[in-house]
Amino acid sequence: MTDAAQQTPDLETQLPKTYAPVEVEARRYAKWVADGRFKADDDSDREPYAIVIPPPNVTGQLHLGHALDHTLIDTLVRRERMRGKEALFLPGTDHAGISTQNVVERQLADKEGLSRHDLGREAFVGKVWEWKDVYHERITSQMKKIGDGVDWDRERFTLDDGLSSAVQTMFKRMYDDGMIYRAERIINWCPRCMTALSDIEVEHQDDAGELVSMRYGEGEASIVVATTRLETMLGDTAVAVHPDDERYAHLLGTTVEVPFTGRRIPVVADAHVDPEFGTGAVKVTPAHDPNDFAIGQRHGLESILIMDERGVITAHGPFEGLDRFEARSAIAAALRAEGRIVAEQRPYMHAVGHCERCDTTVEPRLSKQWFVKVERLAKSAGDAVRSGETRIHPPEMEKRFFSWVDNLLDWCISRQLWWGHRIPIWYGPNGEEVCVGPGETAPEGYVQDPDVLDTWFSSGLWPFSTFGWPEDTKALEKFYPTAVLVTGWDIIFFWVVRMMMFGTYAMGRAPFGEVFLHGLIRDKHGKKMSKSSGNGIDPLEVVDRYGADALRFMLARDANPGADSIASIELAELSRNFCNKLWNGTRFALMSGATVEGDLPTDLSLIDRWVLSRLSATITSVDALFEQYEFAKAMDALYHFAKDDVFDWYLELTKPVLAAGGQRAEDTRRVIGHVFDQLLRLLHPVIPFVTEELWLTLNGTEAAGGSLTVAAWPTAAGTDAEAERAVAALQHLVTEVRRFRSDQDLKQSLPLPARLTGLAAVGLADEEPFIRGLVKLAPAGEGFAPTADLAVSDEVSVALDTSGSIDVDAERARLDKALKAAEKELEGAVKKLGNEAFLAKAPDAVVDKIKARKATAEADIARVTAQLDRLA
RNA sequence: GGGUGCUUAGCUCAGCGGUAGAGCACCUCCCUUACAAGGAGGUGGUCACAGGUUCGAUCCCUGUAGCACCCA
Repeated sequence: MTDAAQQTPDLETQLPKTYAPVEVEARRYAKWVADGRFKADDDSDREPYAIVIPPPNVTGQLHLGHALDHTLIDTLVRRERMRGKEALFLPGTDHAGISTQNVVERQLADKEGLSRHDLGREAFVGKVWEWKDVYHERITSQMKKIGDGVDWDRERFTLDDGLSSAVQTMFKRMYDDGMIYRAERIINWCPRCMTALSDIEVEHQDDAGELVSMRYGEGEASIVVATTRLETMLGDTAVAVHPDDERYAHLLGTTVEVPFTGRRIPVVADAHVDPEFGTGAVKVTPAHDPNDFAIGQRHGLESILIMDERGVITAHGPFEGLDRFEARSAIAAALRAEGRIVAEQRPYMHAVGHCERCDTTVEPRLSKQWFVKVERLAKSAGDAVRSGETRIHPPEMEKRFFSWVDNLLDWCISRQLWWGHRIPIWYGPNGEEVCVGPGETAPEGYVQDPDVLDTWFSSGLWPFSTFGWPEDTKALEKFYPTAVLVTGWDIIFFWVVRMMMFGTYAMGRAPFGEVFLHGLIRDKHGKKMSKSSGNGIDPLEVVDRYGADALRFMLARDANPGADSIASIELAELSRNFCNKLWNGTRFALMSGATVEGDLPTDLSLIDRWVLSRLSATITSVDALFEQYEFAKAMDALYHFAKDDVFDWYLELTKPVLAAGGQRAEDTRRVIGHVFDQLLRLLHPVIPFVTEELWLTLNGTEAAGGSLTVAAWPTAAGTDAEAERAVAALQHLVTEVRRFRSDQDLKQSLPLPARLTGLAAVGLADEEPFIRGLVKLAPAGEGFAPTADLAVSDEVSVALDTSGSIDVDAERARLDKALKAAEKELEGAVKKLGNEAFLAKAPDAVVDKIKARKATAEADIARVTAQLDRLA
């Protein structure tokens, strides 16, 4: 149609009618990496902007939550790179001690029928490394597929030599500072994983258990206690009551016998016993319950372990060798036979701790383990937020942060595993203990502690160990502290707090200036997605079906700070449609001869002024929203600018201009080129693939090695209120005419003779021919007989000759509705303005607004009434 | 049991002192040479419930109900 279209006959082949993401994405990603687009330079003068990835489990797979996290990080980093920062998205994985060891042990058992003990420690760890390589390949290829623009040269793994050295250095420093100690405490023990767990690795869930009341002692000297873990009675070393509880005052100082053991235990008074709960008397098992342990400490009670590491009863007696749950029933039966069971409540719902990794019921157990003293560390982490050194977004999440940080207990860091950083403590033949730093060797004849450290000990160092700490590296100098940590709010405790504790301790500064907490992804029913419930959507499936851009746009578009979002595969389709729309819009622009060559024209048409104003407003708004991590709103602003302003209005408005040709058409081609150039830049951080493909075509810089990844981020040029007002009036007029045609069942394409009045009043004096062309209005020639009069606004009206009768009922129905709305509006305004209290107390601005509303309503009523009269 | 948050159009969510917004869905029309993965037009809500504060409450306060999550 246009000259330009003829100039580019190959466009159809260059840009097919439908966007096909799969081919484009693989090619683009490979090229970006080959061209070093994501590499960050330690030596550059540019302002640093670094985000370290929250390292996923190396043996895991990316789920939608990761995809969301990575999309948001990648969007931030890509935008900052375009803004001229030395931008870095640092990738890596963690070794996920327990879960990785579990995975490999299971594989070993299934495939070779071997346990890790059959292999021995060294061989087993070698096996795990082999597995790690396989899984690592999988997870990194997933990251590439969703478009993570990471600097692969800086990829780290928590068990790398460098990071291992960081862990050892940190351990030694803290050990020497007295921040790490070994002690006998009640810890969470998983009898299946056969290791200690930290508090956050235990998940509490309501289980249907039983509450059994049993009687200790006989007659006057008897006392009834209730328990959900009857088997622990074998380890009871006291019965405790509240000191003020008169019911039991006479028993204090006496002893009762523990059945089956012959052991006599005292009745003690302890203020921590709740007299309201149950009978007010509790059994005390110091070796298997944290509260009981505390009571035991206060009263100098013996602690008796009654189970082994697998949860099998070891106490001598008839129950020896039974599993803890078998023992529970067996003991109940035996006590029942002795007439000691006073009451049984079943089911009794109560929270039971489960191993986060294998779901086994956790057994509290007295055990000698290594701990980190957290008081001081937690305080500095809290102080970093209190002082504003680290800001949390959204601020409401601070509460969650503080409630955790201010109530932290010492952290059990030793794990009875083989996969991980081995504790650098060596024991001498005479009970000596030395902590060995990197490069040091333990004295002859010493043996190393067999345990390894909690994975989070190494992950906590991530924001600086990945930059080479403890070496004084240029990378550390350049990028620490990092710009922001981005993660889900459920990870505050795992990630944020631990990194902040270690960062403030080792570096003297918090590891990030900001923390942005996004929500979790849930399924249609609001359930958290998880492997076990099988409701997860595989992000890679979304990528295969709709493309990575669609996946990313879907996720970013729903990302309101701190709020969870619902995902379903259908939502990805909508995002895919948007990408396709962008593809076709740009394709049309190119076919129309859009160009980015030369300066922008200075003598602009109204619609060009308008679109540039909209562009500017969009840039301003998007910038402000990104600064606040308001991804959903930023995406909304971009979506509306693209779809409404550019595609639905601007491109349509330019069609007659281009068709008319001449200088105006040339100038408009330049403006179209500019608008698309800027739009593609604005969308690039979130949908990098399709925008790069289109932008390179638009700019024709592919051959010259150009890339949108390093193109400058747009800046706002200022808005044009006059043009915005005039085009808004134009849009209103056009919509009214279309609406009329639709209501009247008249084809939009059928020309109607019309008379337009009042255009000058809204700045559209020169645009009448243009408007007539747009909505197919023919001149009001000889014999013009208007059958309808559309009052578009106070100023503008359109008289139409439909050459015949019109559907009066349809028009009347519409006008009645408009009249009713206006009357309701007027009524409300009049009522307010008649209220003296309102006039006296409301701010002037509000009163003026209501007055204006009243005037508008009155004008609307007059106009609509007049139209109704004319209809009659 | 303690705590936090949520309840706004059919669905997913914004708004948060001046009488309601978006996307999708839905209804009508249209295969108009950028796009049917599309276009044009349109319908739709006593803002969970009950009190209170205020000239005015979806928005603030109290209580109730339901849901979610965290901690014991």
